[in-house]
Amino acid sequence: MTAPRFRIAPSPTGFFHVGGARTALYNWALAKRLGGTFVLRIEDTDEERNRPEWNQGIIDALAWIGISADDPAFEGPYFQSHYAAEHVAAGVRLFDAGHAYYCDLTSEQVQERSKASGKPGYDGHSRDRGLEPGPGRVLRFRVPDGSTVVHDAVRGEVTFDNATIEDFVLLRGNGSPMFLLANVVDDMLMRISHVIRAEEHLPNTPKQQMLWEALGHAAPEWAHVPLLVNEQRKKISKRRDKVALEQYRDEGYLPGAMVNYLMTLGWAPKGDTEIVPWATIESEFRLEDVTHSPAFFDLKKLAAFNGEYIRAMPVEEFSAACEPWLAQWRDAHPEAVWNQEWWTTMAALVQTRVVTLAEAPAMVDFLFTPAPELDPASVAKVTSPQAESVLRASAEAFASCAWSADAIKVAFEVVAEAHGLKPGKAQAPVRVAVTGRTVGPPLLESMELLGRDRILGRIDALRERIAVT
RNA sequence: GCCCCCAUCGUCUAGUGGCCUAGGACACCACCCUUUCAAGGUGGCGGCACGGGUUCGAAUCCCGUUGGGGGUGCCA
Repeated sequence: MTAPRFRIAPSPTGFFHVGGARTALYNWALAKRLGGTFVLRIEDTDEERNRPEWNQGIIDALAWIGISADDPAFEGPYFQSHYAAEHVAAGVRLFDAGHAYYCDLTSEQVQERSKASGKPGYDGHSRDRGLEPGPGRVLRFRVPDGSTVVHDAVRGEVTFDNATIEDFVLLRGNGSPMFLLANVVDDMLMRISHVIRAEEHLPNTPKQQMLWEALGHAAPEWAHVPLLVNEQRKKISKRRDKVALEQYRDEGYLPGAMVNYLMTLGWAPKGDTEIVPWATIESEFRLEDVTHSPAFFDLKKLAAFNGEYIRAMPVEEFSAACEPWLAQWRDAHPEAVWNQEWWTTMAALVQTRVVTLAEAPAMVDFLFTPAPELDPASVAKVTSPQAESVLRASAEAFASCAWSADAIKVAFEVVAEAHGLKPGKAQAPVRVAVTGRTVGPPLLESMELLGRDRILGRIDALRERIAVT
């Protein structure tokens, strides 16, 4: 048996769809494990959506999820537009062999005839009219009688009655090839042995299989994997859903988490945990084990996976991984004074509290800005005589205590006891004064870093704010 | 309308005729831990769409119903 050849055939749209990413991953896992080839073919023949600059975006998106163009198993990219002559030639061959015929009806006329007869689709009007090629004439495939059985690796046998399939168009009136033809001819040219794609293509499959056979080849192995859907159970689309892989990347999702999560949609690794390394996925993934029903693309679960992956990182790695987002924050806050050591100290505390890397700056911003941005709701929570009293007592205690997290803790305990509060409660007003919010990373460590003077200044500032309110 | 696919906790799934009193994960709830919030630990809630068969025995096989979804272009 020759090595299998897989492929993905995205069109350049300016972003890479997460559903396409999952399909790519399925193909990639199999190509790698079976010693096969993963072919990238960019279907750039739709003139309305075709920008050369989008091509690099596809390569980059694939690289991000671990499908590297430098890997020996990777082949391409090929561009569908480069094979237009072959597509047309195949159409002509089909015509010469009697598998296709020309028709001079416009699409409007086809519609009218359909409406008049009450039957959907094209009625085969020109099947036996013996028309020669000419301007405005489309080439249609002569769908044979009988039925077409598609052998699908995930769904088993699917039978289509050919009577329900109209004589579809191969070449447009202007002579250009249609998707169905181009797609099949390309797959033949590239010797694709396995076509793994989304379920939406299943209805196309009998047509493509007939094309393969009419062109004198055995059809490839088909596999139609379930769709990714939103909470309304509709397939996720650019219009209503967040589908761009690049967007998740920019929001600080880790590629490992995204890949792992995507692979659990429609499939599951053996055992009781879904969090598994790619090596496990690569060795265990089987098309036969893919689920048949659509899967909800759940952002909550993706976030949970991402949190797991973030926490699994060595802290140095986490710290470094945050850098792009920290740099972005610095650019947006020229007034801030960055202190790399402080960040390094805080990184471990931040790591267990973020779900995406993009959330990191907001966890530590108060350390670097001259004054914390006071969150109104948080300020409201600590606007009370008791809070004011706690702030005053704290300021007094901090003015004289030793300056370390431990000493600050003791000082807090004294203040808390004097007010009949639990230490955590007593911290709240000070936390708002120091960080601007009621929640955040552990306070004592932050206070130690900021130093006595800044802390006292911030407490004063909040006291004034509360008094004015 | 026609064609096709699908149906296990709210969600993602395990399960391929007896091991199922249906397992895990996310979410949710409670408790523990605790300097807020997290993280972590423990426990809980919660499901085989429905109706017929087949079988000694069905979540697993068959048929139907219902309910979802996809496809029906001179788009890809």
